Amino acid sequence: MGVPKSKWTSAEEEALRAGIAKYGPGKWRNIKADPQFTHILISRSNIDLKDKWRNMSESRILKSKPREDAPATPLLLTQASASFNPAANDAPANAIGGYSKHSVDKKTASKYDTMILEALSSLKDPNGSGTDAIISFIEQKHELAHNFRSLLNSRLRKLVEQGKLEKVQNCYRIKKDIIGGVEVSTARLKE
Amino acid sequence: MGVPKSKWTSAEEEALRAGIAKYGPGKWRNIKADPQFTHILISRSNIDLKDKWRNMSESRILKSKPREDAPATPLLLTQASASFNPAANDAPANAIGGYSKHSVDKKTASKYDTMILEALSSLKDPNGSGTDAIISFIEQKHELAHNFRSLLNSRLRKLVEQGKLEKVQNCYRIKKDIIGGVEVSTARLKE
DNA sequence: CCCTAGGGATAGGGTTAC
DNA sequence: TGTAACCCTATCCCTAGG
Repeated sequence: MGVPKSKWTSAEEEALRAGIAKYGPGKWRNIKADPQFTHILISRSNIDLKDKWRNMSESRILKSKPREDAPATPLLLTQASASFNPAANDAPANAIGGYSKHSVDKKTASKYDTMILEALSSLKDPNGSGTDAIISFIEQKHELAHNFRSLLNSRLRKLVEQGKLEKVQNCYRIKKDIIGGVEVSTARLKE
Repeated sequence: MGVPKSKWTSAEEEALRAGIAKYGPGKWRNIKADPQFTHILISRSNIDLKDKWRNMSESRILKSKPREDAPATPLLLTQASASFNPAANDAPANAIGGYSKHSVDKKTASKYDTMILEALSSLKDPNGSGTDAIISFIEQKHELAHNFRSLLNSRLRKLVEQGKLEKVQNCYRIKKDIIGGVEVSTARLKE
């Protein structure tokens, strides 16, 4: 259409990287509003920032095949992860400071999370469900990878970290919200 | 940020729709608390329910495309907006369908009949709706007399006699015309 | 404090243009 | 054809008002 695509300048990319170093990825609005970057990124929307970061990330990943010369990854982030670590979440195998949703394949992770939540919701065991029960439930509806069990454990651990699940003994259940400032007992019900 | 978006499953959507059919839109807490739906919707907050319903009902219709292509009307919508239509509060769908209610011997009776048909049309429960659901729906728009329940039952009986409604178990639904000489089954759908 | 309505931001799937 | 740039919308977040 009439809108010529405007390519990102290296200054803009730099500002974006710096912004992410400062606020973390996903804080597009903050990055854009920061007086340090707002002038440079003035013509970019927060969505543009998000899209650009996605492209930058994906490109990096896809091209990492022949590239073995090491940590070519986000150079600028190295120092950032020190001051910013909003949840050095995912990807333990992820060499990069903390962000970079790749490496564990975010899509897959998200899909697993959904299946897990669905399983626990359906099983609705007040004491939580063990991995075997969860697997039994999920495999009724989905083809599972051979290494599903370890992937499952990885996701379960993550969900507990995120506060979405809680682990009681070897069972997992959906975390209830905290009520009245007092956390609900995590003791197992007797029944 | 560690929140992996979890897409709504069709089971959840169905539960939400059923809940809205039962309590009306806006009664998110009631829907979530209902033993019939709570398990399915356990991982959704009342706000999630609200947001989801917002998408399901108004998603596309409000979108105006700056495109100068043919208006091309919202074809995708047809089925989505089918259920309840929350916007029907102001400009009600009282002109629903074409069921004529010619016999207007009594003003009040007629008024109730209209409200009942409107409720059933909106609730659209294939199994029909029970008196509680009908009351829940109607009282969102109208002040009800204290003895409304008995008046309602009286009118429902009358409408069944007139062949306008049919009763299946304890639920009422609008009687479909017979098509192709074969009457629609009156058995309850499984659910 | 919990609830709902509504505005708004983000995440990802899709699409377009080059 | 590949991919950077851009679009669409489901989902999620924040806040005001009850």
